[in-house]
Amino acid sequence: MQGSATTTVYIAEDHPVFLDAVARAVRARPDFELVGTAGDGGTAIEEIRVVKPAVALLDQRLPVLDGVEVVRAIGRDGLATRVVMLSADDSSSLVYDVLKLGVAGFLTKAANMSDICDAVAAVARGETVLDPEVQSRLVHELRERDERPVLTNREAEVLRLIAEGLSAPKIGARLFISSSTVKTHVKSILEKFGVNDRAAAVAEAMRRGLID
Amino acid sequence: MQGSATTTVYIAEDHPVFLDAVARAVRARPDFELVGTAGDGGTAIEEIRVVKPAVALLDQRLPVLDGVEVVRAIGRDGLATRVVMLSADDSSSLVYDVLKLGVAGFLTKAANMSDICDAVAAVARGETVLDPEVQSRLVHELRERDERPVLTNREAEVLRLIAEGLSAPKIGARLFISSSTVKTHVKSILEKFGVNDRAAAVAEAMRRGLID
DNA sequence: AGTCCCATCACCCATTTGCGGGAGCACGGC
DNA sequence: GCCGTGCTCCCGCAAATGGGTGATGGGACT
Repeated sequence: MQGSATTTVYIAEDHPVFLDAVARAVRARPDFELVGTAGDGGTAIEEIRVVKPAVALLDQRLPVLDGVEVVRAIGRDGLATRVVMLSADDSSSLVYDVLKLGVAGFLTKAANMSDICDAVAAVARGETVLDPEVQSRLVHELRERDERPVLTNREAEVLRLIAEGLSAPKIGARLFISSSTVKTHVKSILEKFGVNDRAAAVAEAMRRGLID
Repeated sequence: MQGSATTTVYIAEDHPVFLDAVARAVRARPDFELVGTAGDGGTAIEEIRVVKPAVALLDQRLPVLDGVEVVRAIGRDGLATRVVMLSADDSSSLVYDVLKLGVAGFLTKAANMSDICDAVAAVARGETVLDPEVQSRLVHELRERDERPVLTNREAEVLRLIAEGLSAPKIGARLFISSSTVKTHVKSILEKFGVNDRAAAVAEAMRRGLID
């Protein structure tokens, strides 16, 4: 840990212009110390391991190693570095997954400089910062997650039969529906679980306790 | 059923000398009645079907019909005859299979006459007798059966990747082997688990705690 | 020296999967 | 009344699966 006066900051960002701007802003703050920058995730995690910054400002999408992967690596290594993630596109349902990994801040690139700096400072103090837009997206996701029983009754039935090793036609025969319909249900299941395979779906289902 | 006083015994043994010696010992016991002998399995099962002895003393290896086959035939016919099997060679993992068929006694030919007669008497009383050597071999077999990690290292690796939703080609790429080989491993896994489907294999693996 | 198991690879072939669509019907809430 | 959601069904197509058979080399155990 550094003294309470200065917060060491590391930045990983593949857009040179953006990187430069942020770096400049960080350097301008008397209470921050920029200890390194990188244009890709691979370099980032290597250097972070060495310099152990208090806060890492990571772009979500990075060459070589994804921002998410960098966060994962930081967690694996047990580093004390806290992460603020920058997301360009308000992409998908990644927020939830990233927060599970322990990210302390999540901003979109719609944020301006002072927002970013404030976030870094807040995170350094131990707070968690979520971009308002991100936050609303999160509550939306969370509500979806446990409000809806994830799978419909029919899907759950199909899933159970899949785990028993039945093919689509067999499942159809068992449930008195056509195999086309079974395939539709399977499609929904795969989509909802974010997998692309019956086997992976079964694994996920058992982890979630939906089977067994 | 005969009276409780005498136990009817049938002997099938292809070594004339051994047969003669055992027959003599059985005849010498007042509580036994020798109701027939045979030098091959075919004759043995035919006669056993007719005379219905209380106990059949069978050599494991017999001409025409194997001792094991004779036991199987006795079981198929629903005869009450209880079997004591004599094994010359401490052969393979036959003990387990034979016991599954309902053999009541299993001795090696290292047993002496009184051992054999005691075994016959015990079996007639409804007990089960295992030669100490046979018994140790059995526990060895049993231990092997569930101590052996069911799956080989390679198979376990493949299985884990299957649970992650990877296809055979992808798994091959990950493990630096051809997809043909992956398919072979998958085939082994399905066979060992008694399923016919990757999805079912994953379910089974998670139930057994091999994954997760 | 012979046998068994493991890992590797190949080829064929019918069936199944996964993915891309599109489409109708019923129910319930805003 | 409209919209979302669940359940049902269809077509087509490239890719993967599962089953069968067969072969080779390296270790281990006997």
